[in-house]
Amino acid sequence: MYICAMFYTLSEENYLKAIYHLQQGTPKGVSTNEIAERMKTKASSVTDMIKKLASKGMVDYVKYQGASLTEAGRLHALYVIRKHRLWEVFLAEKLDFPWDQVHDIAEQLEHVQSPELVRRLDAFLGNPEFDPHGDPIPDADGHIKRKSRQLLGKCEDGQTALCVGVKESTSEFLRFLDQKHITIGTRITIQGREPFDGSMTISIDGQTQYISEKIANNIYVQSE
Amino acid sequence: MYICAMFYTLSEENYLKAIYHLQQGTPKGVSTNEIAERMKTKASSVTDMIKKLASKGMVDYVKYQGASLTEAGRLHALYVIRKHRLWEVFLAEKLDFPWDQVHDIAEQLEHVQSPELVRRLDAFLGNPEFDPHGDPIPDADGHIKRKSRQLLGKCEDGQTALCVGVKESTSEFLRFLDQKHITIGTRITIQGREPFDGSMTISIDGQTQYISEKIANNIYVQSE
DNA sequence: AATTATTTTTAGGCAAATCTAAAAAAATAA
DNA sequence: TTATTTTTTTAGATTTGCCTAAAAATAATT
Repeated sequence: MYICAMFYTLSEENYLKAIYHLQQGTPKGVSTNEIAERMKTKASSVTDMIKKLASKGMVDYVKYQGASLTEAGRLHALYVIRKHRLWEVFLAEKLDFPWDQVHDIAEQLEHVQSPELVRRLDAFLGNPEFDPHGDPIPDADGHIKRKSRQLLGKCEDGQTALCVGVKESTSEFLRFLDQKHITIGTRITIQGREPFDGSMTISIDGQTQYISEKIANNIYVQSE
Repeated sequence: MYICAMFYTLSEENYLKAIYHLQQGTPKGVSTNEIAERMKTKASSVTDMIKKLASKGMVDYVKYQGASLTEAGRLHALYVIRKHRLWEVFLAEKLDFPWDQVHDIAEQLEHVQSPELVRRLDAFLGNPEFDPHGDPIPDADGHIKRKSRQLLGKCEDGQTALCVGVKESTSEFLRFLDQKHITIGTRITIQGREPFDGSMTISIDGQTQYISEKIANNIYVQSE
């Protein structure tokens, strides 16, 4: 449960989110520079903010050793991510926004403060489990349901798999996928692979397509 | 049309809105103190902000003579009000929020920057003309459709009228109205009035109720 | 191990939006 | 008209989040 009665600024919330995402997959603390790069700010600003968050008990911080979220910080980050992804679903499903446009607007909406709004929005959307990019939506208690999925690039030749998400979700990449008619739910069959550059030949609805290794390594699929 | 490509801070937008509302009904400029009271801030802060808005061409300002919106300022104020009221409709009609809770949340949502979002939200809601308190929603060009309406307190005895809005829209007042089963669309018949304190006897669905003059002067009706 | 390079932190400043206290202008009253 | 009160503005300070430049700590090389 997100029990924090505390008040968070927009900036604090964005830092918590950034640290959360950077921390995924590493048990260690996140470095100042990593955060600075993700937040498009300077390392000195990051040091300032980390100290502030540490004093509020949101991160553990030891000088020169980076920061890592405390349980309170992790829960609040998940809460912001929950709001972000719920708004993305709203924008895509109710307002028919294309999936490459929902992120930036959700980036603003996620900071609206009203627990009741989140509850009602969640119910209005039918308690969705995934956002328009296939990322899981943390539930009201901060639990994430992780789908077992793998990168298209890691699949075997001849395999048929269902697109369930994207790794990279920049507007450019998503619009490229639109062009190739690849989206969440698309059934993809791997026909073969070029050993030289790792590019793949795939087929979608019987149509043959060629995609680079980089593309394949940014598409999550579930084998059928 | 809201053509402003300029960037407005949250604070600037709130000042524009405040000046817009205070300017209603008076052709003159709005005084520094009036703004300070409405914004719950100090007069010196208002002076600073007015100067800033004047330098951006949003208000006309002459020292010691208050401020008034320029056409650009008026249009932007109307745009913020449009967003506010559209979000209120969303909260009330789609998320089933009670009408006394929509204002505070809309106060946050109104600052989200995305013209496309406003367009789509408007369409999603079916291009509503009034918000949950009966206030008109400016259209995409900043035009307001004003309903002819009058205060319940100004009606004649024996008249039957339809509640179409509220003047005051604080949570307290709205919850009081809920208790009396008065809401937008309620048919009210004025049975009589107490000369001593101006309180009224009214009937709703055959049920007799007593309301004070102050209450009656905060309910807008349309005679049938 | 000593030197070089990189990362992180400190120190000092800036802009936005606010505040208090004092000065100036305008409005009101005697 | 002069004195008093109120309103408005200025001046100077504060907080948040950011910046640059320099110092300190850590990591990488030779």
